[in-house]
Amino acid sequence: MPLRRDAQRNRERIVEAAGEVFATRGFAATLDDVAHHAGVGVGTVYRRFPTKEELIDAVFTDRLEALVTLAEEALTAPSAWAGLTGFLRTSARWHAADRGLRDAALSMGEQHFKQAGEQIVPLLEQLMERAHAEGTLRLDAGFHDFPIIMAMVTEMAQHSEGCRPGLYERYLELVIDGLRARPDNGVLGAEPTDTDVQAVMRGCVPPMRSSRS
Amino acid sequence: MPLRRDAQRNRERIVEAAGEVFATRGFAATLDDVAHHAGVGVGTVYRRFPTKEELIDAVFTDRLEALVTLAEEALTAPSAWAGLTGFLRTSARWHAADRGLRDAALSMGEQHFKQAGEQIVPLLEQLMERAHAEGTLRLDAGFHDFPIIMAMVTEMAQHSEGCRPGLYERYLELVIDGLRARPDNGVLGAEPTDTDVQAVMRGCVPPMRSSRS
DNA sequence: GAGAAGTTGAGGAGTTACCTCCACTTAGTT
DNA sequence: AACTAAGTGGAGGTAACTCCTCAACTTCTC
Repeated sequence: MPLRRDAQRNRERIVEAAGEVFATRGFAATLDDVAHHAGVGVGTVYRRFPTKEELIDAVFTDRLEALVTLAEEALTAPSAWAGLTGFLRTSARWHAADRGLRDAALSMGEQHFKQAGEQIVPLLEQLMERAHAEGTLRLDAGFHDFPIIMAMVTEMAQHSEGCRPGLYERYLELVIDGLRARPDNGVLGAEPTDTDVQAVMRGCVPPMRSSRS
Repeated sequence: MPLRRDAQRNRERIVEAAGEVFATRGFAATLDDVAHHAGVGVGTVYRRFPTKEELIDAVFTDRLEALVTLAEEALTAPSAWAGLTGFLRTSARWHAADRGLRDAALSMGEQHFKQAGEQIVPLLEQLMERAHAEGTLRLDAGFHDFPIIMAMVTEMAQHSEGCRPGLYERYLELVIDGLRARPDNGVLGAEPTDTDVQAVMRGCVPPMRSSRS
């Protein structure tokens, strides 16, 4: 049976409010926060979204797909380097403006966002591989560095957007210049493994207090 | 009146335990934690160190001075670049191994650690200036970027040391390569101001729950 | 207008941290 | 050995958060 009309309207309000609240507080925001911001009672939120995960899914599934689309578009850029750095810049901008999106992206290894994760991985691999072939990306930087670099730069962004929006770009550019292949670069140590990356990503997202059992 | 002998011994135990507990949990560690780890009652800790700040001072004043000494030594390196990067590498290593030291360093703008802060600032300014003069450090990277880069890299270290010690070095090297002066580097935006840096640093340290009034 | 569907928000329950207090123990003195 | 001032321990009070429920109430829909 479909939702009653007023209930449907409330549901939409909740999702919209959740987007805004998560954007500023990330996954650490509480459902009570969302309810207040949406102008509904907490009970309503819990009735519609029994767990925070379900609400997060409703809010971020689309936004993660946009990230996948962005990666697809990056593959059509005039050069692999332009595609790679463009993707870094745009996704960093999105993450800086929406902490919830950042948390969602860092959760792409987890169950609920597995789909987007599995879609984006081969795209990024291609992006890096082409840049290697092109000779613009240093050979000792690999696909696995991607999420960690993003996590690092956008973490900084979380702390600086409040006082000086866009400051993070400075450090992103620094890292991008460090990624360029050059004869006299230092040598990077061992690349992180898949497991390492997962662990680091997980560590960057606020721990979800599990539902009451 | 001097402390009774047993009290003195306990005090030392507490400071030592605090060093270990802060090293793993940072300033977020509680005095209860420290007491347990030291094998004394919480009351003893509160009697000797009424506020967490006092305990932190007792533990980290020396270690921050070591950081100042490190900066002094960096000025005697064979080249400004070697001094600068050496200081970055060593202090990052220290911060990665001791989260409390990281928190202390990021608090150097605050009241209690002002002294170390005021000592280290001119040293770092010199270090950067010489590297600029030497032509090795890109001119659009300045002294104010230093704490932010450190915060960024060591934040990452906090999340990776547990699963893959030393992984952070990879990203530090990336940033260092990005700092090198090169004709074809991108252009960095406006340098952060003193206030920005202070705000970012403050944001990177766990909020101290204020003492009961 | 009947009844199903939906809403509300105060408040119980759990968690974590801070810090005090006082009965008890111990070091040092006479 | 007895005394006393100094020191200790840790249970438990206070407070701040968050999670989530439920019973009285409101609103839709037919």
